Amino acid sequence: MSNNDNFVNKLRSSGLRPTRQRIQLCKVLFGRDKTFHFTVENLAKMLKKNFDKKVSLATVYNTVHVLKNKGYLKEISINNKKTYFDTNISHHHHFFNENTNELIDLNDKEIGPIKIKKTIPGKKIKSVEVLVKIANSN
Amino acid sequence: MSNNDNFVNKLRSSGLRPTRQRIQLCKVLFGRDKTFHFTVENLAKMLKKNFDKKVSLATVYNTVHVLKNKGYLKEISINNKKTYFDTNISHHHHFFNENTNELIDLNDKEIGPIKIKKTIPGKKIKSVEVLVKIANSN
DNA sequence: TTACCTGCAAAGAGTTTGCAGGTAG
DNA sequence: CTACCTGCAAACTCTTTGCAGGTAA
Repeated sequence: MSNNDNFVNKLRSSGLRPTRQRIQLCKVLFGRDKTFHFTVENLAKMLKKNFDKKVSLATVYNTVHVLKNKGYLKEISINNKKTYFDTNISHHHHFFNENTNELIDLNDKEIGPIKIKKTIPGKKIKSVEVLVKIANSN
Repeated sequence: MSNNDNFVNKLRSSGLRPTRQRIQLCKVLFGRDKTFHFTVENLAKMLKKNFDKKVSLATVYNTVHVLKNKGYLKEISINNKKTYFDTNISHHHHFFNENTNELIDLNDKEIGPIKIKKTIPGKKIKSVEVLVKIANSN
């Protein structure tokens, strides 16, 4: 299966037609070796750069959200300004570089087990997210 | 020292004049036994309720941010819609109830020690924040 | 052909800012 | 009195929505 078919499958299985804009978007997101952190604004800029056709912000938002709901992307809460997304959908955590506003993956093995000793009656834990903020040490 | 003097001191030490609006704001925030989580909108509503004078949103934003910068309040990242603040400025973590959008404190003793095994050259860790999302178990 | 998609612009939500009148010191 | 503060409204940023023309199947 070529990469391109892979992108088309991702889109179809999300209920989206594989239009040129969306395929290009998938290329940018999933056509790379390393996992990738981005904001919508960020992604729109990359699309503009690598693609002859114009892709409107609305389309980027729309497509990213469908991919997220389908589980192909993960949403990350950092601050309240921008929404960050991650193509790494496995269970993991993050460093947030306060100097550059960049995210770095921190996989499960790089962090000790986390034990939540408190329980809330009638509630169950949906997720445990660790965010480690870092900055220049000087 | 009466509570009221305490509020005035907090304001003065933040470089703010203790106006009626701000004293009232401090009363709502700090004049309670338990620590308190809120959004600006949230706080503005409480002020409207408990206070004869009108307090504009702008004043609430302004004052809350100065108190935060001075370290009297902590800002919490939950989602990208609203900014949450916490009057508990000690080191601790949070449950976030996805059904009600409420925060619950999770103190250091209620969570096992967290060991970050990965380091980033030239960077130091500024904070480690754990957010445990919970929802109805049924 | 038909249903879905696109880009644009306008609307929303939360937050910040500028300004003329008001108040603490 | 003077500098700072207040409320209001307008501006801003990020995100979502409505709509008329375009495109995949």
